[in-house]
Amino acid sequence: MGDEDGISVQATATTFAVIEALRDRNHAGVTELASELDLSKSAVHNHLSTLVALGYVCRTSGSYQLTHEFLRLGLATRERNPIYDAAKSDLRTLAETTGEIVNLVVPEADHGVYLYRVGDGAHPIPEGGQVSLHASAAGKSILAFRDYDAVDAYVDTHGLPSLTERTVTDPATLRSQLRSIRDQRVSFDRGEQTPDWQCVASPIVVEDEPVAAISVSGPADRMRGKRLEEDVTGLVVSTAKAIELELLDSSTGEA
Amino acid sequence: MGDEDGISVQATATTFAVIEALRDRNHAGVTELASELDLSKSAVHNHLSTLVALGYVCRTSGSYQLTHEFLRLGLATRERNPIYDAAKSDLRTLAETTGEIVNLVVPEADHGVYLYRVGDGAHPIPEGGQVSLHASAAGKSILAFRDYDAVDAYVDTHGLPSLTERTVTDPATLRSQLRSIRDQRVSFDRGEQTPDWQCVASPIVVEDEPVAAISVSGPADRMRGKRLEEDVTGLVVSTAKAIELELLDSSTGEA
DNA sequence: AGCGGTGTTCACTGATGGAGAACAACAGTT
DNA sequence: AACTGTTGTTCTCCATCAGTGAACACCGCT
Repeated sequence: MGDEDGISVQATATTFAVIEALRDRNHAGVTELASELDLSKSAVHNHLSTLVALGYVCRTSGSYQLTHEFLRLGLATRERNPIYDAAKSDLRTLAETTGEIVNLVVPEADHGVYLYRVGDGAHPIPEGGQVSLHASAAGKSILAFRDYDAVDAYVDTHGLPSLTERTVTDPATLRSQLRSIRDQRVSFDRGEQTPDWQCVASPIVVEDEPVAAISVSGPADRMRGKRLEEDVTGLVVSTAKAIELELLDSSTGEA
Repeated sequence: MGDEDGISVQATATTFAVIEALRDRNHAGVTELASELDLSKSAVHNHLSTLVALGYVCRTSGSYQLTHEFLRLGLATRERNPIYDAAKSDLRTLAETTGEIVNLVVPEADHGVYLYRVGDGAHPIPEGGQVSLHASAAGKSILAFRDYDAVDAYVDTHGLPSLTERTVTDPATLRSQLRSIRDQRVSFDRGEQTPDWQCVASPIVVEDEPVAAISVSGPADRMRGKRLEEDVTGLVVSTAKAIELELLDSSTGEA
């Protein structure tokens, strides 16, 4: 039962608190974690030794760290989605041609996830990380292909929190952007999520459902003017279309 | 405290049983999991709703599945290891030149883990999966650079279980193989782990510690004779050496 | 050796996770 | 449109168990 936040198994919540703390600091000791998480040393010790027994944590040189069992879990969540296999090679060539970072974003419970990334250089959000649907090129191109009501519901529950001064915070403006994105199959992000970071994205739609979006992104000074608006844009849209077809082929061809 | 298997937090064990069941069947319902795991529906429900609240599971179309938070955790465990960045690009070119599957294997608590893989086609063990040190080319090349005592300890605790009829099960034979691997910096696997599957591997050693191994692997009919013994072998060894140097540069250069 | 700092163990107990049955919400069938 | 078999959800109650806090063991230091 517990409080009305849905967490009925407290122990599990603590376990994941430990896991996340371990992820954030790569490796840590019992006392360190105990003081960070406001738990007794023995509690932390119990959770850690359980995780060790299960194979999700291991001790190396006197310090605990997450094992690669999480890599196995994580890659499994990626590979169960057919879009991954369909998009992989196209994204690589897109990254080579543009020389920029290329992302594959999929929707998941009212946010987007960076499922796969190609290309060198830093990115404001790590691969596997989440992105809000209203404040990113990829997110908006997914939102654009959802029902009118679904967008309403999204705005109602989440609002349009501004992440930078350029984030779209007005519902009407968002609506009009979404309409044009739906027409053009392209969406842009000029610093709406991260200052000085720009994106071009195009959705992948199967049976009227937006199943993913691909995006090319880079620092503002490299993704400027004609290069952003035309050169890259064309490539992104055509690549998205190509992936869409590949996805259709693989689903019908193998049935 | 519970039995003497080290699991002191039962709830955490059940949670991960649920998680692993979800991974294995991609998505599932409450009753299905309950009967599979021999738990009451309410117990499973509690764990699932907790995981949902924590963001590690989500409901889609009436069925529960793992979210990509696990991808974030998993990729984090990969990226904390400097070998990953150092090896990535060299492995890609190696995969292109050979046309075969290329693996990066790192040691972790008495087994190896496929940390990264490049190349198309099926592989007996998934990326992120584990491999025993005595029955794989990569594993043996890691074992070869461990202390004499460490190898003893390994054999004592694990024995040399045979996975195929060609697995090395005799400690003396293993010793002699390890010696020559240490000299040549190459190890071979001709169906020792999976029937009709062959491998060439070379270790990456830093300060006398084997931190990883790279391997090229493929079905026996493609990795035969001179191609295996000479062409590929040379490339694997030189690539490993290159990665080793790159690793040294990055650690000294950035300090 | 002694000392600060670890990680580990121990017994106790109040909170809590789990069984089981009753309830609700569906989907498919006739 | 009612029915039926199934699934997910809620509920209550009790035994279990996770967590506290202190004592213990184990380092690496100087």
